[in-house]
Amino acid sequence: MTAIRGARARARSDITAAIKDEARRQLAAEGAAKLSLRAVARELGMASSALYRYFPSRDDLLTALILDAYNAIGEAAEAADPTAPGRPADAERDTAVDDVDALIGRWTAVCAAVRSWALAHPHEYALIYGSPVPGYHAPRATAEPAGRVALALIAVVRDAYASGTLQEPAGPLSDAVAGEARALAAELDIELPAPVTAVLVATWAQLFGLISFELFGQFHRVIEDRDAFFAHTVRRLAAGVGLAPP
Amino acid sequence: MTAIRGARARARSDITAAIKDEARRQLAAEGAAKLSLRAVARELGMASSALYRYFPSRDDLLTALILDAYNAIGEAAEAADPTAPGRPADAERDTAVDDVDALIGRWTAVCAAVRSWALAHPHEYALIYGSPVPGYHAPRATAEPAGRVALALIAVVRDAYASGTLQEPAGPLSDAVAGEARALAAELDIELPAPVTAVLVATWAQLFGLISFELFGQFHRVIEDRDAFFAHTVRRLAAGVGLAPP
DNA sequence: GGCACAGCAAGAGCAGTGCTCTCTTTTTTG
DNA sequence: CAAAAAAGAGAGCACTGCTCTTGCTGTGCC
Repeated sequence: MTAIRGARARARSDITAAIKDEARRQLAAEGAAKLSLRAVARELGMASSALYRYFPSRDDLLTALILDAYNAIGEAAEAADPTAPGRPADAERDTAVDDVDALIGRWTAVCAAVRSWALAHPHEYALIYGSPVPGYHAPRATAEPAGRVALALIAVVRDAYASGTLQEPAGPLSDAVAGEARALAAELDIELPAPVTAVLVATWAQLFGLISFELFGQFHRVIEDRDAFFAHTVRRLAAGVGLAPP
Repeated sequence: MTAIRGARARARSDITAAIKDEARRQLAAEGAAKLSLRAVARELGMASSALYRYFPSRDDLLTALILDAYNAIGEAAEAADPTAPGRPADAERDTAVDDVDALIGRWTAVCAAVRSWALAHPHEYALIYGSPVPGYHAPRATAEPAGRVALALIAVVRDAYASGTLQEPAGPLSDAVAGEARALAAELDIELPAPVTAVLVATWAQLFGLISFELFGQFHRVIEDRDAFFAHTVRRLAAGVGLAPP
């Protein structure tokens, strides 16, 4: 796989990476709409036509950047919670991290990490959580990386539920929503009561609503101390999903 | 003002409106990135250079469309709640609409109207609540139209508070957030306790997070019955701001 | 009423874009 | 070593936003 498959293959992946790096640089500087294949090629000292050997179209380049962005923000979320899925559950876990404070700590850590990544990479964030690029439909391959942040949030709630510290949300739940929640839980292979799943999905969307509003300027002249406001709201969201008493 | 200020002025506003209409049509068909001044001019049967007499640049056309979109979605929100600000408070209001059910009804009506408008005008929605167009900074004039939806939501909560049916949210509130909330309430000239204001701002952002996720495809293969899910979540949001017991 | 002038339309043109085609060079493979 | 595959380079097409110059026309002033 990663063996030296000849200088050509090595050069190809190197150049592919260089193109993406330069594209990301332009993205950060000017935004997705101003990303120009010709400018990337110019900066890399190659003919613009040569670039089409690596990415058949501008949209394909954008797709690659979108995938990378999903993975980057997902990785940031996972790194913020050492007990996230994919890590082996070690023996000390049950005794050490399952009390309410620790669970809330994990929750806020994941949320804060997502926001930090977004603030550090606003244009890449806009690429994946802003308006979809016109005429572009996300290929199937983006589905899994796109779910990583959600899974990191789910992991915290799942652990809380497993340890019995989760306060199930009250309130009515229509049959339609309950069905949706059950189907989703089955597909993701998680064991959570339907009301919790429903609230979790809503909270997931709301978290990004918060971040998007901050990043896209809707909080301009409305909220100044965004750090404090975000921390406060994330804590309320945690209470909403049942990680703490309201 | 609206008098016949000569055929010239009349023609000017007519043509300006025609340009915006055609631009909106292209926006709906292809999205903001593919909006082309030349194509608009072509469709209107005029030279592309002539269009610059009406809008000095493509960004200026977009700004006009953004303003219109803010006003349209704001109007939709206000129309959904006959007691929204700007309408004279009539005598029957206090006796008729201040019980819990009526308040929740007003709340869900406003939220549903906003979502409906968004679903009906996805590209215009993306223009105002999606990624900001690169290199474009919203002029001061957008601030007021942008706030109309928020004001419609505030009106419901304000009335609930005034009639004493509002359940103030519990939970700690940091000094920073309390200060922000008080400053905002003062600027908007509304009388609400700081915790309520803070929750209201967060809920406002969360509502658009929900709509954006639905519209931008994040709920693809996650939530199918979006109507039911939205209704359920909006009800929870209402409870969150204190319009109903949780 | 005639007239200067501001507002308007049109065309040519510039610099830039995504993308395709052909032609040459380089590297891998049989 | 020769054939084949891959990669680079350049020209070219159709398109974009935008500017400049050249005429035309409706409007208010004398």
